[in-house]
Amino acid sequence: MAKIDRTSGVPIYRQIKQILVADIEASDGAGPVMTEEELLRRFRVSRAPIRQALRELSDEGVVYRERAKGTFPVRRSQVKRPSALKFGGLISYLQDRGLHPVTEVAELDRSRPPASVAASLELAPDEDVFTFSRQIALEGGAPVFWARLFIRSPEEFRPTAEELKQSGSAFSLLARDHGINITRSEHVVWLTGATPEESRGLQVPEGSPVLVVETLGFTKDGRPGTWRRSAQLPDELKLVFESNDPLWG
Amino acid sequence: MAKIDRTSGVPIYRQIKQILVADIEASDGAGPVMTEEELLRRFRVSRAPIRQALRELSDEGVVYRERAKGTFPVRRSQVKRPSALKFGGLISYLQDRGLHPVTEVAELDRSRPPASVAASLELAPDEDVFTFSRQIALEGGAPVFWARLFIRSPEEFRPTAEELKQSGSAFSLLARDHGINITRSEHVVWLTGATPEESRGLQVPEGSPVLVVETLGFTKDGRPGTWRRSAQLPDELKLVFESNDPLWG
DNA sequence: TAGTGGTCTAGACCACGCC
DNA sequence: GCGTGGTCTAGACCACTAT
Repeated sequence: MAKIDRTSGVPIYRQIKQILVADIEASDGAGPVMTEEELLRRFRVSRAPIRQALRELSDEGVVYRERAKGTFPVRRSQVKRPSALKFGGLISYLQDRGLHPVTEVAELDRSRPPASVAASLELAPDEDVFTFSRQIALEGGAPVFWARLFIRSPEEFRPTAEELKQSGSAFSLLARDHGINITRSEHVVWLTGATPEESRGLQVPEGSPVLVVETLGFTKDGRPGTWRRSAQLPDELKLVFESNDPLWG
Repeated sequence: MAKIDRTSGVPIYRQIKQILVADIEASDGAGPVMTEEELLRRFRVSRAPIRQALRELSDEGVVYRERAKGTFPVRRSQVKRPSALKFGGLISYLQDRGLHPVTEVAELDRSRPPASVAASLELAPDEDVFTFSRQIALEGGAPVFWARLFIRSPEEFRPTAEELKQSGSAFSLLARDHGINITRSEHVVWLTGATPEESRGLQVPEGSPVLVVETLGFTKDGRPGTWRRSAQLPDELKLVFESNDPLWG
């Protein structure tokens, strides 16, 4: 597959992206310098799909482009970059380390959340939300992770504990049943003492040091859709994320 | 400024972006639906700059686009979204809260880092790096933040403590003097006990719970350029970041 | 001066969502 | 059907970098 198929229905720029990624992976190390001119001749297409392919590869961090110089592959380490830990990802993360995590969901309800949460979710005065808690524990051992979620959703959204456990995600149910997707989220991370609720969920004394992550999730139109607060024990789990900011220090 | 100036040298799509952002902010709330067709007529330009403007606004999360529907403004809360805390940002963050942080840099050196760091930075066997530590304390009070940095850099890069304090950032010096920029970074966050070094820097007992952030910074070509580990005390500081992943849980 | 990516024009056809 | 954004063509001129 180093040729463009114009009958496949797959956009040309996607085919080009795929070919270029394969090229870069094959070259392995001192990658090729590409120019638009060269790619125009090679694929015999106009400049638009070439530029769209290169722009997307640049956005994805596969290549970088410098005006008047060229387009160069970004050197990547061999190690897989883990993205931010998800609930689902959390379980496979633990499994990959030979552990046997067990997840439990409880306290399912539709109700009015605490005022601070209602404010964050910009709820109408009479609006209620779906809420539940999720605990992740090592098999036969102590819990390592506990979270409470509030999900703004239609009245009919009332999944069962079994559905939540099986799907691994309330949000995938929300997307499947109501076409509501969370596309962006804001996370605040800090170190503090476990609340009473968290101390019960994690089976540690109240005030024990826990890593707290508060996440507000937004739908594509920018409305807040979910609020989540998770707490985890020291050393058990690491949170990984990436940024494209210039670095300071 | 609601007209395109073709003589200004500012690209048309940038002028369009600016106008559209102003439109959205002015509309405040139930924002306008834009279509490419309408913008073509309004600005009397071809489709390329229109699409580039809308694509960038979409990437920036200002609008979202739906095929066959239109382009809609993303509703934003009034609250400022703090981006990931930077060292420089950390100081203004504390100042904004009426505190008076003092930053100290120490232990400046060019040397060979520990093996694990050398491996992360993919150093040559004989390569050394610039290293130093930075402490942030409240005025007359205890430190709240301590970090150690290792910066891959030319032999000549040997800033003084004063330069580091004044610029607020070793990376801005590296960019200014050697044109080396950190464009992407990977962060790992977890809760653990303070190392001996950190316990001295933070003036707490060894093993006290601290929030640790390990950051690896990369240059545009994908080579690791900096390694940083910071530790901070409970409740003092919060780390904020944003992601565009679909949310799980 | 030659070659690069950045920007723009003026068209065209298509897939998809809504009515 | 009709209007939307998605994709593509075939040109053009420019700013910037390296030589």
